[in-house]
Amino acid sequence: MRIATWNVNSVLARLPRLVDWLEQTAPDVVCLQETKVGPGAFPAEAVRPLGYQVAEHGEGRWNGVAVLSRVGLADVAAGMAGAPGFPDESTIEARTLAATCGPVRVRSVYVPNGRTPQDPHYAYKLRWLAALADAVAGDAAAAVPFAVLGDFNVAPADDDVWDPAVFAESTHVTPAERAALAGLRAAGLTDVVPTIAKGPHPYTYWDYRAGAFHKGMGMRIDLVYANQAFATAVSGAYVDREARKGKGPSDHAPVVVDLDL
DNA sequence: ATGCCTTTCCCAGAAAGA
Repeated sequence: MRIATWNVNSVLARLPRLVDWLEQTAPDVVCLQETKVGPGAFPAEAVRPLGYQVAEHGEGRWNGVAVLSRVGLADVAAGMAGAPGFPDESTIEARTLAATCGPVRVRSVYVPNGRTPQDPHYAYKLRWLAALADAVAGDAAAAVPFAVLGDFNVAPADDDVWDPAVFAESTHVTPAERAALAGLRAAGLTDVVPTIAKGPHPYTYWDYRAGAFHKGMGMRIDLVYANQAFATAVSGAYVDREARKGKGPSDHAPVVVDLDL
């Protein structure tokens, strides 16, 4: 069984590339982030001929997550219990969606960026991650293979950014953000670290600007956090950096995980 | 070479991304 996660930075802008990638990679389940389409606007008809059912949770201009599955789609839950709002508690963004796909349960997440450590958005990010740890505790401890996959907007260690000094005053590397990831691990989840075809670090994101991809200026922020049943079934995991090349890519590359269940 | 930012709102430029 093949499961992937990909921040596509607009599913409409990426649709031709997404369809090509699905045909070539043939994942059974795909968690998408930053779909940037409103409720009902996901182009499900474009992936249906490939055998995929779609569960979507979108809001329009920003955010948006989805799960594609060709092995069944059940128990879909948009959002999560205890999710904080931004900028106020009445505004809940479309950042997570869970679904059961055949033998596995997955949760697609698009964690808030945080902007800067001084910004209210950073406090929101930490509250969102704390709510995530609570929301996944049951699935993390369950016997059913389960993983949280997506854009966590946190680099777990200094090796996961191309130059730690550049990020010294930035989000994505602060002790509080990394402690939030430790909270997820404490709930029973394991970081499934992928391999990559080029370079020593399995980065998953490269800024569009300044030729970052070509200079190796990347970050590993798209993560797969798996419970014991999922983690022990992993037979391989890789970053598909080919998907970051060429004309009109997302700024994120997919992470692909193979399971032997 | 893999190549120097992109997407959305909507028609201009701001906001957001990380």
